[in-house]
Amino acid sequence: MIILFLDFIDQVTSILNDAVRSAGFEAEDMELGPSQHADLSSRIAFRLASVAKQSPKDVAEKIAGEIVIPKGSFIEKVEALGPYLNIWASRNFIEGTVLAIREQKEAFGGNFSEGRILLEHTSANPNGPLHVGHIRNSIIGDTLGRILKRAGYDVELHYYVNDMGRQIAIVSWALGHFEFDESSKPDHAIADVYIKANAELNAHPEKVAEIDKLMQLVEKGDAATIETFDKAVDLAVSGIKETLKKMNVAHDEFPKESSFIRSGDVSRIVEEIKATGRTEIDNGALVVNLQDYGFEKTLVIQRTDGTSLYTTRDLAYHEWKGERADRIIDVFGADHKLISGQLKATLNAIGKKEPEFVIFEFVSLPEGSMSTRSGKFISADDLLDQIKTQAYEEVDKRRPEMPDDFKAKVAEIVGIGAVRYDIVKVSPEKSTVFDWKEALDFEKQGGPFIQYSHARACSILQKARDEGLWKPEEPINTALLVEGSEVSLIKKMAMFDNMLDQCAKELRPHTFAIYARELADAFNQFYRFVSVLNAEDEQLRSTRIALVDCARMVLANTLDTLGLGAPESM
RNA sequence: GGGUCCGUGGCUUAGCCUGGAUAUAGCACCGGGCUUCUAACCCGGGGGUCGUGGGUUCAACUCCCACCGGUCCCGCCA
Repeated sequence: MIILFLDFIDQVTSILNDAVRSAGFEAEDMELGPSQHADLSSRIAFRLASVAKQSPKDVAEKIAGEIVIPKGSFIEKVEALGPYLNIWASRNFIEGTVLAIREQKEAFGGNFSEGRILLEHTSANPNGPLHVGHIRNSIIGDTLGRILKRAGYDVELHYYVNDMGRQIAIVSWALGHFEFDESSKPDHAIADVYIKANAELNAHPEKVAEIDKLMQLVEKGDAATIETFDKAVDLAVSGIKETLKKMNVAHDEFPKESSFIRSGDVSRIVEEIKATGRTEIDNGALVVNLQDYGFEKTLVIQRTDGTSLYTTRDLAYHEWKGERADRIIDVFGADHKLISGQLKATLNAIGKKEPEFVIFEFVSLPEGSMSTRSGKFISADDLLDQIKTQAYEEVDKRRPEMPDDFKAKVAEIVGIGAVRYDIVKVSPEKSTVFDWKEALDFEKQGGPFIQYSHARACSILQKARDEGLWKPEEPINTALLVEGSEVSLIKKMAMFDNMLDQCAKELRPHTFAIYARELADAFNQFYRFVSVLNAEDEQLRSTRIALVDCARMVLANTLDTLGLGAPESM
């Protein structure tokens, strides 16, 4: 298997290591990093300088003087510039990248990791439709899943369904008290009665007892109550699934909270926690002491009436997940920060596998935070509808001559792409405020920008095919690819594996979004500066066509990794 | 009150974990480019006390402390 950039880094590390030793120094880490001045740069001279009592500049020069580059290396040269050691890739690397892409096609740059990962994301309560805050979870989670899969992991995606919490009891109660609008999308109709029920409970607090009663019945396994809960949950989940599908988000499983009660896992895990001697009864409730983990307050795992809480069921769920996977990853909103820490600590206390968390900050509205209960939210369906309408106008403006079904299809792909890209490109620790104007703006360099460069590549290839200029069986001469924009494009493509690796390790999908934009940028510059079909001679033309085909594949892989469609024309 | 995350040109934003070379892009603004592979594009320009004040360091957007502003959380909700 050829893994280009990771190989390049390995070679640089090894060559640098030898040179450092030959120069009489000692170091573990070569302190490599990206640079605007070279393909890779090392800051190791700074570190060695203080130990060796020499100036960083002298150290860098001494190391550079000891560099030995073997024949056929991916490295062209290593140069000391002041205290820095700058490294450039060789023609061998550049041409090897093109050949590797041609050979491996869609598999290029992936499949270098292994292991089983269980990734949970979205898991919104089935008390209404997904709103623009929930889909930040979905998009981060789905993109992460795609990154991990492509990196080679065996990934199972879960949507954990809360089918027995207080909210669901309210929904179930609401279905018996308010009319359910059969004509609406079911998740929206559920939200409708849920909002009404909450208003009703606020106005008549004495009715809250009816909700408590329902929760106790469900926990005890009362068949009739369970059936009404299930009905409510299934309605909401069916609507949510439809929305997720529109966004190219798919889960493998939808495990339900109640299954962990019924299997007895919840009561068993409560006993396990009790056995640690950390529990006590506080005002009738069973609490766990996690002070030694840095949590001042205790964690309630059983109510006074003996029923379990979300956390209790989540403990059982995570225990189960830990038995099925090497790594457990959960994508949670910032409101779960404390509880997830407590969950992890408790699992540690009973010797279970601990999850890793990807936490993202909240999306709010200009007027304040969103709330399903009070009906203050913008649904994902609304956003997707509007973006599609807007995208249609944009296509119509640019390709007025095309048939309607073309415009509609492109509008769909571009609209979803714009939404997904906009959300995933922002680092998760940034809280955001939803803004319609911003969301519907197609002028900025977002998802459609990347899709456009893919369409441009396809367009060249289509024309080459139509005019009989593309002969895939003909040998190409990669030595001819020497234009600056060609080399930049190839180097960007070579980075694919490195980006995937880095994002998979750090669980930060937004950096992949940045890479995608840079790759599209590199292609657009190539497109502008280098003539493909009108190249000076036939061999150069065939070689450039091959390069465009490589770019097309890497762009398509990149778009797919982000969950964006790759239109051949737009 | 305790904790948490954020604060980078008019707006949005990368870099911060793992300190080092002129702080990354986009939008908006100004100027240029379609008889040649889709101008949802490309090229150039102006615009930044990296919230404030200390500290550590040869070196701080990056690490530490304090403060200011905003987010989220703080036992029987999820």
